[in-house]
Amino acid sequence: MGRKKVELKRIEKKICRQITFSKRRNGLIKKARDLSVLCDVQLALLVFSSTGKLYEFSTAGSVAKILKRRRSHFEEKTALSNGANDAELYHGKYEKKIKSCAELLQIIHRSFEDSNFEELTLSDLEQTEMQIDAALRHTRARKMQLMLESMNALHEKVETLREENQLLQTQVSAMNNISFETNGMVPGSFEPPSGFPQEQATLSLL
Amino acid sequence: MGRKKVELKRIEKKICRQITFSKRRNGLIKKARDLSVLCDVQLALLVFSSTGKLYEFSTAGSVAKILKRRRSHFEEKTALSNGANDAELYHGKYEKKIKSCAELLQIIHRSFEDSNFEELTLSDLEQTEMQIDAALRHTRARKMQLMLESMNALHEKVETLREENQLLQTQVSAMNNISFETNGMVPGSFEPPSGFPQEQATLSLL
DNA sequence: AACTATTTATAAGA
DNA sequence: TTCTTATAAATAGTT
Repeated sequence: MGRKKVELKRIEKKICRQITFSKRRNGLIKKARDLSVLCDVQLALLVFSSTGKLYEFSTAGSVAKILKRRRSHFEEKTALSNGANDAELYHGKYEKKIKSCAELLQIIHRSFEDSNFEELTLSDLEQTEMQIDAALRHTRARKMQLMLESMNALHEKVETLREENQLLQTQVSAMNNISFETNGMVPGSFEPPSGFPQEQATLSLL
Repeated sequence: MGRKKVELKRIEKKICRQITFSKRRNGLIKKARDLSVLCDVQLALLVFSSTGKLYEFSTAGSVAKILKRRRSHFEEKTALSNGANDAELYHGKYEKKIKSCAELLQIIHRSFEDSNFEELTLSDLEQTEMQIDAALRHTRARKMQLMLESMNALHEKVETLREENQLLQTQVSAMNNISFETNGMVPGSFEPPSGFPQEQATLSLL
């Protein structure tokens, strides 16, 4: 639509290209605005010029609003497609998926190996994040469980040893007493130092 | 550009509106593509129809790429204005800020109490997230430290008790032997021991 | 979806 | 940049 038909290829002359860009950019924005008004739609237009300058247009007050709506749009879609609500997501759905350590590491590995993060959608990444987060919680929970089990075992062992100890000490005391009664009187030599009960008390404080 | 000029206002008849939307949407996308080719620019177009359907177009392979470029574009701008780099943010800047538990809780509390999350900027929230994350790591690290200390203490106690036990057992054995030598023959029960010297030596090891 | 009278956008020139 | 204008392109109403 001009004095002559233009070929659909990059305009080589920089000046001409810039002039055309300016004109057509305005035209595009006008058409976008018309579409928005006539058809009652919301839209956003983002243009990066060849010099890196950003031109934005939106009929929703701000481009951010459209982008936010886009995000909710995809969230809604994924919510509908997998039928899971937040509660389900946090109550084991992902935990159940992760069966073994190997499986878990595979998931993580895949996430990074593909190195096509750029092409993943927001919701893909959201899901990956949740899976990794679930794995992290799972690992942490298992770690805690093992530590607590280990501590309980240690406490039990301490209790057992203490009881055994007490039994032995009672035995030793009893032996000394009998020895004393039998021999009537024994010079200091090696005597069941009466300090045994005391010692016993102190040891049990450990 | 049609049989008659149209008023720039919402088309009331639903059918007409939908037809016009379809035609003009395609027209807009064609113009966007032409602009992209002729002027060597990258662009994205997002349209939400009045029925909530999303139509996207991008000349960069995916809308995501344009959105990513947009993000870098703004990051570049803010990076130039605040002068802080990533390294600074991650190397203790936030950790240093958190001195006490009380301070930490205050930070968290403030974050939620204000309940004006809506009005906070992205970078405010980024900072809050980092602070909370740092606090979480700090708390977790301290928890681990305390648990490990507790386990070490338990291990030591077990060792001590074991040694003591062994000592007492030796003592009991010794007493039984002496009793045997002295009294000729005594039924197993508990006998006046004489392994005292031995016992004394062993006890001093504690 | 195709047609076509008309409007609209714009290329080239000033 | 802005205006002009010949011409290409888009599209409203119709079939």
